[in-house]
Amino acid sequence: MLLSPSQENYLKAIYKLQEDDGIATNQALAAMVEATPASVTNMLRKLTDTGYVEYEAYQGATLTSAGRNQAVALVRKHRLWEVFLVDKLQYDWDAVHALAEELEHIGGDELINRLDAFLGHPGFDPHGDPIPNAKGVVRVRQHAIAASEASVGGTFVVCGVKDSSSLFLQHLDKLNIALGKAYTLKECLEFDRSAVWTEHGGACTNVSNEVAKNVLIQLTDA
Amino acid sequence: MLLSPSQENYLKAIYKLQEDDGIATNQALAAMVEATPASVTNMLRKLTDTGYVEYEAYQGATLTSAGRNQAVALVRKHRLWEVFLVDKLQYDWDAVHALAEELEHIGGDELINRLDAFLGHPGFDPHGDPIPNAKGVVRVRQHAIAASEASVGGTFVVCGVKDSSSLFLQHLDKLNIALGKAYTLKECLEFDRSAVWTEHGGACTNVSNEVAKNVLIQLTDA
DNA sequence: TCTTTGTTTTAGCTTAGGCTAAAAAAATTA
DNA sequence: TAATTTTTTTAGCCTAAGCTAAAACAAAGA
Repeated sequence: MLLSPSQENYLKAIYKLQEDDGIATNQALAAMVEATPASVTNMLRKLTDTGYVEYEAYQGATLTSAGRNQAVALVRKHRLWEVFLVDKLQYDWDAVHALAEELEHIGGDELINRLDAFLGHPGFDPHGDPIPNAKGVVRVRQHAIAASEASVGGTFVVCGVKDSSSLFLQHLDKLNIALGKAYTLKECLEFDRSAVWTEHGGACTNVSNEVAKNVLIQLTDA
Repeated sequence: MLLSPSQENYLKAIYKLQEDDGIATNQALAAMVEATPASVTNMLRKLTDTGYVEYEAYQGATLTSAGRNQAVALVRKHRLWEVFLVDKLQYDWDAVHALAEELEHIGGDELINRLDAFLGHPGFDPHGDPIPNAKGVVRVRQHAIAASEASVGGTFVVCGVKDSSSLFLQHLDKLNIALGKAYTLKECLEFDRSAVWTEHGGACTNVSNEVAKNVLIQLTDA
């Protein structure tokens, strides 16, 4: 069964909501695909008929295994195109989401597998999110925690973000925080829970709790 | 004014028909966009309202200068993506048209100019067709004639094709004819007007008139 | 000039994917 | 438990882009 771009977006949205919240409610879906709840009900019926979604009125939607496969394939396409845009076309990491959102609906497996090979089979996208392989296997990011969970004196490497909105990413740019950089958590200020990070071999940065909560890190021993 | 993929396809079709035949009739357009003449009439009205097309009932369609700009931009996008697919993703030249047809509707000038730079500002696509530059200027292919026009004893380089259907391109592959190769026209056989080409430093190939008419060449002096 | 043929347009219908407003169901609070 | 609020569904409508069949127009031949 061939899916329209719109249908693909619904599958992706259900997939994300299932991963994050366990359940995909009508309302959350509506927000995610930017449509009204009424339109969502409509589309869920269609996707149920085509066998990608299981859905009972008022009970929320679940992906079938076929639906999940489609969704993972879309995530793979999205993230590979993001790598292409950043690595090859030199886009900034905060400017690629919308374009990847368009590109992910193009072509089939052949195209995306060739792109994957061309990019050297990258494991992560520019925001640190893992790229599912051709078989749909998603590696789980090992030992990643929010930077707000680190303890004073600890050292870590930034490996991802929870919020990949343009606004947040540009803010990280201003703070000079980027994926792969190593820091020591110097101190944590009682008053507003903001923290002071020292970049190894570099300067200090003041990081608000709001920011730290949205930065993913891996603790290191040195 | 933002155009839908469908509208863009109409503009491209009108552009091609104007270039080739001087006039874009309803019927020819219908064949090119794979729709009925009735649907074409419909769409031409809309494109007239948006200012990209000039159209009077029964008189055929013409692009306005805005329409021509759009069409040339689309040709540029299409051909650059073809270069990407062949040069970077190693697709065969007969397999890229359909994908480029999808990719050409993605993104805007920013994306395509970055792609252009990444590819090293190529002048021609994998079929030898010239790529319009960012300002919409299309270089005309210099001194290109159909191979069927060459005279016995003459030498030439293959620089393009008139027919870029998969069928024809695969046939050229079988004959081992490719862009950039140099030949001498050894003889022309009276009976069926087929020709014998000798590749410089290579083998002889028998080329039917039908093929020769669809291969573009540049005459050389050596 | 009249008639025939072919092309283009009109009229009315279809499907996908939206929308709003009202009704129905579920969840929450008193 | 009853009442209220929130969420979901139903019903009916809209737009883009297509379609068919019939009517109108243009071109060509007798």
